[in-house]
Amino acid sequence: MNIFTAYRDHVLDQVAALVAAGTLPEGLDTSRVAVEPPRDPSHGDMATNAAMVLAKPAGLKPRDLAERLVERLSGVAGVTAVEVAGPGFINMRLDPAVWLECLRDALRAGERYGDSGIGGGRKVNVEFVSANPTGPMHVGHARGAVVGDALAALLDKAGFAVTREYYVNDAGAQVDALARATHARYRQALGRLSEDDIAAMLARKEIEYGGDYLVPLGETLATEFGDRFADAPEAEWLAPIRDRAIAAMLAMIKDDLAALGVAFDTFTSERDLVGAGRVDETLAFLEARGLIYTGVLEPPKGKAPEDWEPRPQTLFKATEFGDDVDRPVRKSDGSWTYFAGDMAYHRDKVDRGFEDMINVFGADHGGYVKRLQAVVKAVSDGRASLDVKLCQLVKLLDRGEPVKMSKRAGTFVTLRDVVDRVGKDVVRFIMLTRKNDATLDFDFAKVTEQSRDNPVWYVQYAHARACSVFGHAEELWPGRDLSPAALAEAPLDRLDAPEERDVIRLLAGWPRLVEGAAEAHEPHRVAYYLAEVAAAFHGLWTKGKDDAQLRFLMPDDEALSLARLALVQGVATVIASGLQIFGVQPVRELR
RNA sequence: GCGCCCGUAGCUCAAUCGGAUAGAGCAUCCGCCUUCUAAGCGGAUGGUUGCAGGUUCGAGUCCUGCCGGGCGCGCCA
Repeated sequence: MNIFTAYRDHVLDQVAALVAAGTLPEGLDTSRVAVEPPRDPSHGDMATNAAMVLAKPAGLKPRDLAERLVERLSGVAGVTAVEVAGPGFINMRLDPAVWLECLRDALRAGERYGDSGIGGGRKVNVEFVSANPTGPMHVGHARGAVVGDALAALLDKAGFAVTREYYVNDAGAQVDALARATHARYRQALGRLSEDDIAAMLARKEIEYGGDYLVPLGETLATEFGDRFADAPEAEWLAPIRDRAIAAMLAMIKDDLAALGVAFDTFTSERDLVGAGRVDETLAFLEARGLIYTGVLEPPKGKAPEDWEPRPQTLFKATEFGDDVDRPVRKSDGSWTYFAGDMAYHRDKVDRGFEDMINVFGADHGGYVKRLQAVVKAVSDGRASLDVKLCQLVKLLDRGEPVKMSKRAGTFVTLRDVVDRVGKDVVRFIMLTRKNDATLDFDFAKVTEQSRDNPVWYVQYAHARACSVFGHAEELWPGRDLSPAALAEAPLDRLDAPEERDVIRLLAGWPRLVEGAAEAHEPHRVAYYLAEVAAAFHGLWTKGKDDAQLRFLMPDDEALSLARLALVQGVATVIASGLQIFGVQPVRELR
């Protein structure tokens, strides 16, 4: 339960009472009323802006309205003090028991602590990765994979019905190019081509993909087909080789994703959509609404192609929905553009019942956002909406020096390389330590170092320390039930040190943080919050070194120790709950 | 030329639908280990939030115009 939402309800109850009493007019918009922790803890436990946002429409001065609210709020259960501050803030102090109850909630809920119902079971489609099935995943894909997966987990925790989806671009020129490169490797496996021949073909741009990851596939195909396609015309081998190459690449990608701990609910094939006539259907749907027409586009400014020729083409009226220009749906050879496939794809999502969609893309797709949002509006008659999270570049570093990427065709730093080197948990956490639209430095030396400025380690250290306290407690009181459920019954009111109260309030903020991060589609907030929890816990730990009375385990006072263990367990629980969103395993000890 | 993103302390970054005195870490300086992991903790120093206007009770956040950086701009995906 979000304790701040509970008190917001209390505030709104009192606002309603003022309306009933005639102090406030009917029909006030209370959506901007917020109850939140004050930035400065000395102001109290909770603050509300209610008086300031309601004063104007009510024709009152903020402070006057605040005074009226304060009178009423002082009677609310759990509120021990209320006062007006600054321009009209209302600061509330709560009975410590309110916060202690939050800790009890956390202990009883375990990793489910922070689960929320704000999603109301609403279906959300999170599309991410969607890398072309033409080769292994590289580090650039890793960020999108982790951001998408964590965002999905976050939304799931917030009560949305989430589908993780991968769009497979298995139609179009890219996969034909893949088939040609695969055919060359197949001929190589049959001894018809040498490595030098392949290099020469690459240089002449006869083939596009030179990576040696196609070598084993070539060998497999040589076994399957013998020399049947070795000298056959392309028309004969293109389709069968393409099919096998796509399947093989997709299997490789799924493997790479599994190494990162990412799995999808749905893979949607572009080829299947086209084959099922979904593009034609979608075009007909839009045509019926007057959104498809034949027209001539202006040449793009600043980058006029040499061979630009104005010509009439089939266009989608994207400008009707806020895009800059209308977008072509057919290439000059009459085939669909990639965009046409995407129109059908997003219509398909709408047909499957999704009105909330999120796409996680690389920053190089920035120019694509508006037209996709236009399409989503158009194919859903305005019901559905699309949020696009653009992930900026990951800069790979080692001790501050850029990691050199080989220019040789087909070689790059793969996702697998990075996971093998630092482990999936480190990759996942670090990828979530920046908001998606900021570039991210990934320094191999830094992310594996054990120090304060490595957030993964710092958070894990806090969890391990918490576990360590329990190890000692079991030695002190063998056989004692130290389960979270048992600790929830401990005399928590013994937790009266200000430092302890601060940590409890922080933990009580976890449900609120989950909801805020989910609504904003910002999983990185969890990383900062966890670092804050870890810092608070490390601080508490050190307090126990300075002042023996503040140690978690007091051998002479079992009841107090149990109460403090409850707090320690609360910290561990919240960290575990947060790491679960990230798909990171909390560690019980560090070596 | 146009569109999108970014610009916060020396460095890397936070800042809760617009909230109160803009916060952390690193670096620099000063403290804290017979005691639950000092791989840690506490304190100090450090700011015209790129610039100039505007909106309002209140702006890092919203609007306009500049400056600087990144990405993108028909028949690629």
